[in-house]
Amino acid sequence: MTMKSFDQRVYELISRIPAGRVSTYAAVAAAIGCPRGSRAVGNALNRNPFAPRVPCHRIIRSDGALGGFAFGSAKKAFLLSQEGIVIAKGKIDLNRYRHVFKLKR
DNA sequence: GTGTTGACCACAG
DNA sequence: GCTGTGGCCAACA
Repeated sequence: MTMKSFDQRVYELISRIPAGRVSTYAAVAAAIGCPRGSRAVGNALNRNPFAPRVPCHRIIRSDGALGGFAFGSAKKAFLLSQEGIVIAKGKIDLNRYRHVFKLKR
């Protein structure tokens, strides 16, 4: 049986996020089965062994804030703006750019 | 096996 | 509205 590690699922799930769309750490954690593992998700992305193959810059905080980025928060905002996402006061409208996993809106 | 760390989240003041 | 504290989870030393 192939039991993928927690971080492994995070990378796979995030890699499914299309451009111009974002998700939150809590959403990813919940999608993999750990609604309280939002910290573990951020931890997995922090190491980001699959960067830039994984669009980790599309993961933001539940507040809409960018959170952090291994390459620099400024780089994260720059990449997101290239995807067509508008950042207002350093925050993103989750109601507009939130991506739902395994479900089409 | 234990202790520390961390790109978080929610609640209280 | 912002700041501070507690709690949860997984990986690393």
